Amino acid sequence: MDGSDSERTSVTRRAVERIKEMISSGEVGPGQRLPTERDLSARLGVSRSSMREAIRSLTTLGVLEARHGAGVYVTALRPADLLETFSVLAEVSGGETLLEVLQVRRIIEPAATALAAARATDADLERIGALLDRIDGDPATAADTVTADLGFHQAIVAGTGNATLAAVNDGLSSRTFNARVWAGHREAGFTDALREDHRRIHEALLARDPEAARAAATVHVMRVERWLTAELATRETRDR
Amino acid sequence: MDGSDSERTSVTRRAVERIKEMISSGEVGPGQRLPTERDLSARLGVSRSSMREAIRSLTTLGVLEARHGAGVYVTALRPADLLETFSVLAEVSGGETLLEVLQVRRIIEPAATALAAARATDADLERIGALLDRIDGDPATAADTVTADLGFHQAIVAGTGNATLAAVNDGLSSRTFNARVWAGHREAGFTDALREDHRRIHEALLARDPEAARAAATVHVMRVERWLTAELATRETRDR
DNA sequence: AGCCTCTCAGTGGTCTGACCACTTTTGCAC
DNA sequence: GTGCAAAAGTGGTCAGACCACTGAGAGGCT
Repeated sequence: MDGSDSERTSVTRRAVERIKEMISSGEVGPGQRLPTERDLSARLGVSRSSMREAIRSLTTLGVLEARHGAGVYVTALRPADLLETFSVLAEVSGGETLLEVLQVRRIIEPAATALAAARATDADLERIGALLDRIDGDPATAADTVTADLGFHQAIVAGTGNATLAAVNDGLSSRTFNARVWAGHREAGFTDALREDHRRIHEALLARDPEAARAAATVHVMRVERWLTAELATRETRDR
Repeated sequence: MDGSDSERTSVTRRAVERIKEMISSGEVGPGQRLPTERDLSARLGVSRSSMREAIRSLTTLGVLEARHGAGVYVTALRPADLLETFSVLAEVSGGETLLEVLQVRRIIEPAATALAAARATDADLERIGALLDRIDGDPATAADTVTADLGFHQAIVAGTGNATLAAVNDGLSSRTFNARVWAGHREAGFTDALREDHRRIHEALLARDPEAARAAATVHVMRVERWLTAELATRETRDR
C-alpha cells in the first residue's frame, strides 16, 4: 500500500497522482474508460467532490475527457491534446513575452522546416501547396488569410512527422497575434513580402532542400520579429 | 468571435471564463487576491462546488494559486508558471512520444546553449559551474545527481535570458525520465560519458563559443536519444 | 511600553447526500 | 426484426456542514 506517512499532500492531489499512475502503469490506456466517479472515490477513499476536482484537473490538462452521461475517458494522449496551456499564455501575456515567443519560434520553425523538407510526404506537400494558394489567392476575408497562414505553418511542422513538435509550435502560434501581423503588414503595404516568404519556403520544400528551407523559414520569422519590435516601439512612444 | 450564447455551456466553464475576464480586463492583476470562493460563487450565481472546480481548473493551468486559509491569488503569469502541462506530457506518455520529445529537445537545446554561450552573464556561468560540480562530485544520493543535472540544463537555457524558452524546455524535461536515464547509464557503467558531455558544454560556454556549445549540446541530446531507442527496443523484445 | 503567546474569525479543503441532465441500454409493443 | 419509450447508469450541479490552516488582534508577561 501507499506510505503510511500521509505527509502534507492534499487529498485531491493524491487522487490526481493515483489516476496518473493508473494511466502510466497501463491499467487504463488511451481511449479507454475510467471507473465511474462514485466508484473511483470509493476505491481511493475520498469524497466524490475531491475526486471530481482531481478529474477536473486532469481534464484541464487534456489527459482526461468527461462525457456527460457516458463516463470519463482517457484521451488519446497525443501531444496536441495538451496545447491549451500555451494558448492561455498567449491570451494573458503582453509584448515582452510575445517577443520571447517569437525567438522560440525562430529556433523551432527553421529546424522544423528543414526536417519537413527531408521527411514530408508528397501528400503533405500537396496540402501545403493548397494552403499557400489560399493565402496567395483572392480571399473573401482577412480572416481567411490568417486561417490559411496558420494552417500553412502548421502543416509544415506536421510534415516532420513529429506530433509533439507540432503541438509545441502550435501552442506558440496565436491566432490573434497572427491577425495583428497581417493587419500591420497590410496597412504598410508589405503583404507581398510575407507572400514571397511563403513561396520561398514552399519552393525549398518541393526541392527537398533542407538548408534552403531552414534559411527561408528563418528569414520569415525574423521579418515578423522585426515587425513586432518596431510595433512595440511605436506603441511605447505613442503611449508615453 | 466565440459564441456568447450561453445555451449549452456548462456552469463551471462559464465560471472559468468569467474569472479569465476578470484577469484580462485588469479587474484583478498578477499577485492580487481574488474574492473568496463563497463570495465568487454567490456573485456569479453558481454553487461553491462548481466555483471550486473552476478555480481548480485555472490553478492547474498555473493562472491562479490557492493558499489554504489565506485566499486565492493570481500568479505572476510568467511563462514559467504554465509549464506543468508539458511535464505531465512527459510523465504520462509512452516511449513513442518520449522519442518525439527528445527530438524537440535536440532542436531547442543546441540553439539555446549556443545562445547562452553568447548571452549568459558571468553570474550565470558561475551558477552553471557549481551545478556541474554537484553532478561530478560524490553525491550522497542518485536523486542529487538527477536534481543537479536538471538544474544544469535549466540554468543554461535560463542563461539565454528568454524566460519563455526556458519554460518550454523545462516542460519537456521530466524528472522521472531523467532518473531513468541516469539509472540506465549507471547500470551500464556509462555515466562518465554523460559527465564528459556536461564538461564539454561547460567549457564551450566559458569559452563563449556558440558553435562549440551547439555541437556539444547536440551530442549530449543525441546520446540520450540513442540510449532511449535502445532501451525501447530491449523493452519491446522482453515484453513480447 | 514592548514583546510574546494565544485565541478567534475568516478562508480554502473535504465530506455527505440529494437532485438534475444526459447517454446508453433494456424491454415492450408492433 | 424494428421502433420507440421507459429505466438504469453516469457526469453535472447544488446545498450545507465540518475540518485544517492562516493571519491578525486581544490579552498577558517582562
